[in-house]
Amino acid sequence: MQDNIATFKALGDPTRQQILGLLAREELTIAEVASKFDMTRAGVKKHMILLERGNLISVTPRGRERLNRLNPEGFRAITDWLGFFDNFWDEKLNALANVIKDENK
Amino acid sequence: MQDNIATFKALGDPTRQQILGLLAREELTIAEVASKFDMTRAGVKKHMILLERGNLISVTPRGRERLNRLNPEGFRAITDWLGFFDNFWDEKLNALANVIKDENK
DNA sequence: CTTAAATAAAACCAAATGGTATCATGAGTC
DNA sequence: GACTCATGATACCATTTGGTTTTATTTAAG
Repeated sequence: MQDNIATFKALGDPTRQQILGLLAREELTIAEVASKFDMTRAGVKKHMILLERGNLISVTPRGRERLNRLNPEGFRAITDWLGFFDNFWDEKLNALANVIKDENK
Repeated sequence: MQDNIATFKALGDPTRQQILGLLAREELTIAEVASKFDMTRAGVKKHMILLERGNLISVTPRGRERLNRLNPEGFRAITDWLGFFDNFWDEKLNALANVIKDENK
């Protein structure tokens, strides 16, 4: 799906970044996540949907509850995207180095 | 400022990602950027403001026009943020490796 | 100095977002 | 079967966003 737009969009919100921080320590149900915020379960749920849409979390049912955990896919999508620009900075630095070399020769 | 929220928010839009792609090849004025899109200059300008707010571009005046170029700061902000989770994946993989080792001993 | 070009700034509009409260559903427990 | 409990789904509200058009403001060129 390579929809890194949805991934970046999901990361552009402080609440969702905090949720990811929580899930980095342990898998949690929606109710457990909601208990850490001053927000309704329904409100948290909507954030979870956006995180899921960005492939930043995945959900697996366990009985009547659902466990949310981090999903590497979304993280990899933005790492990949960044790679393109890392390339760019390298070229810029090389170009700069060449200019300096030319000036000194 | 470390407002990576503004940076992620700026990246969560396809038009703005395309603008960054253009600026990776050459510095451009707003009018030049706008000429590549089916959009008003004013519309492009608003995107540029969001990109600037996320430290993804920087603007320097040259006569009556303004040159827009990529700014490494925003890119570094999200690379840094990703670092935390890279750490997380490493730990997960180590934990998994240990489980496998225990099962085989 | 007048005029044109590039940008900035403001008012406005439709659509998406972050949140709420309310109702429906599905799994465990008695 | 009846009853909770965790979740899902929906309708609704205020604010932000992506875009337009229109109106300044600054700089270059005659």
